[in-house]
Amino acid sequence: MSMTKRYPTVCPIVFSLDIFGDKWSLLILRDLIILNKRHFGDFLRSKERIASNILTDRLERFIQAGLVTKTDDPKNKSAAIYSPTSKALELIPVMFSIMHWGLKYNPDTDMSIPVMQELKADEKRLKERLLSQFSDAS
Amino acid sequence: MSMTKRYPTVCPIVFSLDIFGDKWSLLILRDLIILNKRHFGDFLRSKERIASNILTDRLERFIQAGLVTKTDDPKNKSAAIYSPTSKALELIPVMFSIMHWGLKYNPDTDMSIPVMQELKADEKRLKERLLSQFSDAS
DNA sequence: CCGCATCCCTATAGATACTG
DNA sequence: CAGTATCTATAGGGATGCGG
Repeated sequence: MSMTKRYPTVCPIVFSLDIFGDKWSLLILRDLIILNKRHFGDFLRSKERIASNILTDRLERFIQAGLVTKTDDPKNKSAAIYSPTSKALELIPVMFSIMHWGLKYNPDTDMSIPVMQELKADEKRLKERLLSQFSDAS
Repeated sequence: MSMTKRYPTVCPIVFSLDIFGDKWSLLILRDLIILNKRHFGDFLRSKERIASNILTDRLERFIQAGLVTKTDDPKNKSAAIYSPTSKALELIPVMFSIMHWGLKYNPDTDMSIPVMQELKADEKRLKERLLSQFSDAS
């Protein structure tokens, strides 16, 4: 999508899509929140093979939008840690609803992925598990 | 976004975003499902001012993906009616979750819009009302 | 006039190669 | 590891066309 914003808008859908309504944003949020990735290289190596300049752009946009914080990795001098904020975690229902729809209509969905099993079995429990990963974060 | 598909994918999010993960698709679905629009010109005249070539493209993609059907308007010889299928209606939870998030963070949301009131007051009732609009459709 | 599609052109999303 | 630089494909804005 063109990443140009349509602000200000009275429509909450337009507002939301201007932040994450493109081909890559929700996949980065998936990696951040569901797959618990934290480093630039982790996102780069996702199956979908996001380009590094796009990744840089989206992470910066997320920081500006208050969805992500960037901190130094204490374990690695030259490494940054990208973490989701509560504003990003509140997109879990969006991701879950999209996953439910995709699960239903994508014949290639890999149901052997543990998260898929959890989503079908007990969505609320999965949500709690995901959120608990961040309760100890700053 | 680039509208090139990443099929086949084992991820339900990737699958879904390849269908509606761009700047315009969910807005057209909003118009179809929530605002009950049916004609090409109605979509064109939405506040967001979608270009006619983009609209043509997305409607065709939706038809191919089984989200929309195109029929003749009995009341107007040279007019088509675009209607959502059940596969599209099952995206109501996706739209609602996005609206909830947008409502929370968009200071410019127009809460005087009746649908916004309904969403906050009783989401299930709103969903039932929307679905009832289509129960008499083919 | 209206409804829907197509054309043209430019801005930019994004793939690939390269760098501190 | 975490970006930049370069280049190309294309998304999409605006005008045009065409039948009713």
